[in-house]
Amino acid sequence: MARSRQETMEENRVKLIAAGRKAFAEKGYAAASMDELTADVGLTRGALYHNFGDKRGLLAAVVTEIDGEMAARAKQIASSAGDPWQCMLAEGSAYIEMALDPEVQRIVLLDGPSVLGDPSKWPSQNSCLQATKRSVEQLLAEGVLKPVDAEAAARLLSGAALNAALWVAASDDPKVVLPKAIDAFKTLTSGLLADR
Amino acid sequence: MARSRQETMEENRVKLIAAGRKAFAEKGYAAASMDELTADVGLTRGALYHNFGDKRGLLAAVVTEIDGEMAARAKQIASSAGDPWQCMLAEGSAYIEMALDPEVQRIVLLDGPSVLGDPSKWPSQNSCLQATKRSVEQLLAEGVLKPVDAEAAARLLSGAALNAALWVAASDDPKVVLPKAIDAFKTLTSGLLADR
DNA sequence: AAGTTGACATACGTTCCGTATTTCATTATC
DNA sequence: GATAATGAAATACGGAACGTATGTCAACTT
Repeated sequence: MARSRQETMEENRVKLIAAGRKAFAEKGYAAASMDELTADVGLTRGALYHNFGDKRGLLAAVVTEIDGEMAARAKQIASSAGDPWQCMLAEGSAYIEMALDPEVQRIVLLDGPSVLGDPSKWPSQNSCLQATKRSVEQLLAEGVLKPVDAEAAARLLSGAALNAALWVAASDDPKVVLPKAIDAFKTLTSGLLADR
Repeated sequence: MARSRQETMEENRVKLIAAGRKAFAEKGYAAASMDELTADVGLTRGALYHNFGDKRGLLAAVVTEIDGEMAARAKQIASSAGDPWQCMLAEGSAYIEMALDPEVQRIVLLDGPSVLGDPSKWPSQNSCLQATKRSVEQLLAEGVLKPVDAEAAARLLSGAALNAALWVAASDDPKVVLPKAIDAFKTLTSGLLADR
């Protein structure tokens, strides 16, 4: 059947990243065994170290993938709102809800920063952060917001949202706590609105 | 000289925690060797595992200590401001500045959540979080804030502040970025203020 | 003063990561 | 179309670290 070399390599990369998502999410980065992980997809550590350099490299690839998916989802949600301001609030709420996913929490919010350092230094450039930064910049240009540094504001909003999600997920009754978090987030965010 | 048993044990605990702060801050949790760490203070792993159970136990003790120091410092700073509202802003700014300390960042903000889970579940109960929660409750009682869930608000503020600090520290020029972060934080926080 | 406790040391087994070497299919060359 | 070269992945190896299980000796008890 003559599978080309590039094809199989790409397939292996995909398989390893998928296995990484599963193992890192279920066991956490430190406890995830690269021997098990690679064996699960019919490979050995040789393939892993050839493709990703080391264990961190695989985590970086996994984080980049998840981060991209989150940003895409947020963009989609935001695009369905008319008012640019409502649009931003929806984006923030979306991040809180997405961060309730155990996979996102364990990999992106907990282990990611610990292993890869602060998100602003990630190779993926953290798509989520850049997306909210662009939203802020647009609102600034329209004069909807008080004059603030766009990057600082984006970072604060992102931190607040993702951190709130961790709190919600760790709470005894997420279903009842989530609305409180979203409500408080919207209230807090209104501080950026220019006085009318 | 008859050193009592409790005395030496307490001394050893103190020595191990101090060594833990140093090693965890300098090398990160994962790379910190318990053999080296204990040898540095003239002990062996036996003492460590007897006193703290495992490596995580030592980290928990270290985090509790640092968290306590941060909360105490914040309380002191906040007490020197007159207006309760200014008091809270000062508290938030203080957290941002304290989180610039590499020790705080590496141990409490990066490795802490990864190894011990979300701060709201920490044994120390996260003194910092509780402190800001109390501040919020007080302001709520005085009618200074819009009606919001105190815990949610505290969590959002804490997340925003500490996350901002990570961003500032990772930036190329912290000295010029820090004021932006604090300014944006104050602007954002004003969203909680009741309409006058 | 003898027995007991328990804090700590020591020895050991297991696991896991990263590298160095090897293999062999695929691609390129003649 | 046969042979040489490339490189993706396998395998073998070394080293380090964690946690446990056992031993030991000083400090406390009665």
